[in-house]
Amino acid sequence: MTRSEENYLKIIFHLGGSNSTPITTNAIAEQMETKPSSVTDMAKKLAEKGLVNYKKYQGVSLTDQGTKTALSIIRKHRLWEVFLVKKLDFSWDEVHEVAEQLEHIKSEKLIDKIDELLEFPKFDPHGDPIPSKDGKFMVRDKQLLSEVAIGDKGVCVGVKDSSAPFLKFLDKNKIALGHTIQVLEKEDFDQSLHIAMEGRELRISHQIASNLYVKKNE
Amino acid sequence: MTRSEENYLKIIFHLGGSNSTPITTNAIAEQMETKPSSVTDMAKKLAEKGLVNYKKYQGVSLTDQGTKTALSIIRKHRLWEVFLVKKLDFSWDEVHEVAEQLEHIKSEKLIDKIDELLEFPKFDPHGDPIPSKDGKFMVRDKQLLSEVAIGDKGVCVGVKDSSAPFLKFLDKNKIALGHTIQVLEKEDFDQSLHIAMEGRELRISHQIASNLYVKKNE
DNA sequence: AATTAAATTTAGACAAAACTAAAAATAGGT
DNA sequence: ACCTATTTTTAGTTTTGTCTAAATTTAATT
Ligand SMILES: [Mn+2]
Ligand SMILES: [Mn+2]
Ligand SMILES: [Mn+2]
Ligand SMILES: [Mn+2]
Repeated sequence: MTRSEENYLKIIFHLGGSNSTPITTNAIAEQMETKPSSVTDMAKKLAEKGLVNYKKYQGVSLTDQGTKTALSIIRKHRLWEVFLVKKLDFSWDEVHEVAEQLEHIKSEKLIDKIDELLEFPKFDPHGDPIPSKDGKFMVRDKQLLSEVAIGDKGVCVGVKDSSAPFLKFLDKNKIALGHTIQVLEKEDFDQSLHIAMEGRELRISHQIASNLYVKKNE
Repeated sequence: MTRSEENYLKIIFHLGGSNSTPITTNAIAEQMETKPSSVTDMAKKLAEKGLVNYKKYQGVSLTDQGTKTALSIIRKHRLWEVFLVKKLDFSWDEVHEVAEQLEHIKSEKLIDKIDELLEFPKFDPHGDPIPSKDGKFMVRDKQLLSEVAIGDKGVCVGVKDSSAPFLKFLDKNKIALGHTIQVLEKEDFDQSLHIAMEGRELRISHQIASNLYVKKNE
């Protein structure tokens, strides 16, 4: 498995290409920051290796083997992110870039030992689940803050957009995973929310609310 | 800097190509497990970038910039080796292969934090010195056990051959860095040594003795 | 000094992963 | 059903790092 092949599999998985849902050439090209013609070439190569299903003009989906491989890369990526935050004091907006490199290190023992050192975390710093060695992971029932009804409370458990600018914005406004949020009011005009959190009240835009996941309290 | 360029610089350094000592094409090819013609190609490219001095048929040596780069790769390699041993319980014969990959991860912050986590170690698990950020490192006055005079004592501080088979042999015979060794007798016939170490006596071949570094006691 | 052996470089080719430009297939709108 | 816009594929290049085979230079030996 080359680094490039691994990145393609990971991206196809993230675009939903597991469960034999076909993903378009253009969608993959956009995520890979490459050209559609390059995606076609790689689709053929991965199909040759039995990692994806590919029929001309019909898009690409992962085989079981391809899904398994994608999950093992994602497992490594997220474990390294946890490592960087918990053991090396990186902030959650700095880890993704480095994890993009570390995820390609080939050593089963290494990642198992990292997992052990971190005491087998189930979620990464952005709230995304960490697949186990055999490719299983928790699906947390969560919803976007923008879809929570007025008056309801929830715990912030993840971000949808994990870009550095968004994460830095959250830091600046002291919004962090684990905080409890109550929706006080929704502004009809611009969909902004008035929320209560950790003993203070603040107003956040729809754009922010639709990139924050909360787990509703029972 | 590509991974391949980094590996070439590291190998030229290890062959003594710092201090403007020219290293032959063949020697580099052998270490890189590649063909001499490939080395010539790379020599041109590295010369183009100002990392090596290269004149046709005259061998290759590192420039100051090339030496600096080589030392930063070696620094990363050795720090990762310490990390693997101290934090993840790898044995000293398992770390080299993984460090060969980790040494190419590009993040200044990452390696500085690893350095800090390890409390700024000065030597790697094989007794090799770890260069500082500015490329300085300790030169320990050590000598091969095979060159120690009869009756003299020394502390085992490093290995010359750090291949897995040799390291495993040392483990099996409970020879480890930090142990004090006294040479009791040298066998004229096969140059084997009779030594005392940690309260027991044993006989070791010349081949072993000439791959173990000791620091003589004053 | 001439010959031979060894080391090194050149020339041409290849695989991986990307690109551009052109051709082909699909999907939408009338 | 036809035309058009979009998507996708093909064909032909490029770059990086390698290779083989042939040519050249250097070193060693007579
Ligand atoms: Mn990647
Ligand atoms: Mn993440
Ligand atoms: Mn390397
Ligand atoms: Mn070492």
